[in-house]
Amino acid sequence: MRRTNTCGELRSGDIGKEVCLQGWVRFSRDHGGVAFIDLADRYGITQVVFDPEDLPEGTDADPLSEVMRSFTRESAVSIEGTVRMRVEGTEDRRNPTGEVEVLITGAVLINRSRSPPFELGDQKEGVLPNEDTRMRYRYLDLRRTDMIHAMEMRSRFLHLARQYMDENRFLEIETPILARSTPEGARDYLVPSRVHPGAFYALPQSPQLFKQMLMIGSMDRYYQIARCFRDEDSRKDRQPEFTQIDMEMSFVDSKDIQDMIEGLVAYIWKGLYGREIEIPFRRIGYREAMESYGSDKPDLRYGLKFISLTETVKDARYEIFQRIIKAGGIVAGINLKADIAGDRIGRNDVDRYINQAKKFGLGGLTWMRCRDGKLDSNIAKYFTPEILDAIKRKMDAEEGDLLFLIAGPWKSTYEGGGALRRKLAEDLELIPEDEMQFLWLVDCPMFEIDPVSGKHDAFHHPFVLPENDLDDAYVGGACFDLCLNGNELGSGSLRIHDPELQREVFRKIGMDDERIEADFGFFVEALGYGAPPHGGMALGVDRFISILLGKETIRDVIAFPKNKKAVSLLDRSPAKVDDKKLEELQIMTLAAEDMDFDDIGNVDDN
RNA sequence: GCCCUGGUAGUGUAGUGGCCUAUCAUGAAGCCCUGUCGAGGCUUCGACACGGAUUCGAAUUCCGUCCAGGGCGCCA
Repeated sequence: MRRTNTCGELRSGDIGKEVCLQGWVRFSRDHGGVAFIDLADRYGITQVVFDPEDLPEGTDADPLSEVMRSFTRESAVSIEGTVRMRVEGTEDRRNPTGEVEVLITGAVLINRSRSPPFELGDQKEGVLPNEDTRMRYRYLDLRRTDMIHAMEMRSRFLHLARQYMDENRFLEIETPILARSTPEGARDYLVPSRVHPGAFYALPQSPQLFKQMLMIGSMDRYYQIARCFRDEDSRKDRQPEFTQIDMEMSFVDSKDIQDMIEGLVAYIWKGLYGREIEIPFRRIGYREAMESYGSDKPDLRYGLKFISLTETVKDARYEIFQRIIKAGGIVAGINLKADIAGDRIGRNDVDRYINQAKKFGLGGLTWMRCRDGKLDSNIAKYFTPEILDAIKRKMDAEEGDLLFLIAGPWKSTYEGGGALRRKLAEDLELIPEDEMQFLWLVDCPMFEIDPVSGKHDAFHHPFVLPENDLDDAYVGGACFDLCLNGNELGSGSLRIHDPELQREVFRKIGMDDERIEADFGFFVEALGYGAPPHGGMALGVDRFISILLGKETIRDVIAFPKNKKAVSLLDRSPAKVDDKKLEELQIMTLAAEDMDFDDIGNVDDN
């Protein structure tokens, strides 16, 4: 028997056709005489019917029903039969194949399935098994239409990306997976060399240096669907290995790159949804993003903007604010308007947020409520009526509005405020789930300077082109992040193409010449051979698709993800290797001899 | 490394000190049933993550461990 159709194809136009379907038994319903099988594959579900009173000539009912009885759920089976209309009134309008059914004339059990560990039908949300169970049996989890849809969307997404990049004369070039470990940044996954005992390759955190050297190598436009590896702790949007659309262009400025990426997003959008998306995306400077939204990847789907009150309250006799402002800190407020929030947050809720303030990294949280045209608060007595009035005007506070005030050092306070803002939006259900708000975060600093030690760190990475003299008090970097709904989708920049400037930036972040030479000598040398001005970007594919599909976690758009502890519950990796292999690599581990490697990824039984 | 939440039959759950020989659904096994579609009916099977403590008595309280998820740190 050869498959003639998929389980999602047959329609009323196929009536009378002899077909062979192969797939998995999703549900079966035996009525004692007539019996049904829902046969499923990636493409859909087709109803197969066994009808003892309507068998084609020459078909023997007994062996056929015998075989069908052996069809356990999720077994792989092959059936032959005739397409016919369903009995009038029994059509299933929810299913595209629901008008027809296949009257079975032959059946083969290809491969019997054990009783599956969880239900595979289209369930309502919330009745999925625990994620660890899904992961242990991911191949079954993948049979769910939801996962099939995610994999299809991911495939189409990547295909569209390739098409667009190809149409824009980018070359798809593969860069090494085995490369040199670099000192800065995330922890590397290391791969020992057998040929050179004691030496290691590293799996790339990104193809950064290679793509820059491709530009030096005149490739002009490069892209790659690149797998990247970072040995850092996972989050719902971070996995040890993840996928990026990595690209780089020569002889361009920031806008050229942003235009290209906007074109890519619009192209993919059109391809996936058949709709145009509004470009260009809004641009927000780093400082404004931090001071308005408390985030360098602000979610623009809701308001709750912070407004600076530092100037307004600087003369108030409120000692805490005084001290903070004198120390160079800020005071800012957020207005929860009466209609959306102010009325819904009572005194107890306010106390709850105050108690949570520490968790957000805030020193504290102050509130004021607009009552009878005046601002009232437990600390109102420390403010003159004039200052209270000024706050009211600045915050545009109207009757019933609730103001939350935060104060402290610029960065930690705005970041804490951002966390508070997110929490408020969630609690008050202000986030429109189906909205997509893209934005470019621009005008970032080149360095992050530790306020205590004065130590410079690269804000993005040390290959970003500085926008002014490195000795200036403030140095900007020619970098830009693409954000979507409060998530960073990717980040790009113009790169340094002058070897001496590159050395200076390395020095600025605390590397001495010896170190520069050892770790990046080859790269700085490469810049010295006529490196073109260039820049590029990397877009996080997993994040992008998970947001498009409204998934809580990127694990839902990755076929075989790892869990929070970087363990694959399916193949139980990482795992111990034979002593012989370690010996060959001349590796000894310091891990305790008695460590039970079998415990890794071992969930209860077995 | 730290903080928070959770762990009850294969799966999803109820259960806040005795009403627990632990609820319900689904599943599995068996039987019945000729138009269902997550079919239906009947019967049976099957669980308190592990260790310790408190108590006359613990699924329930406490401590520790393990596992999972969310977050902080980390992720140039």
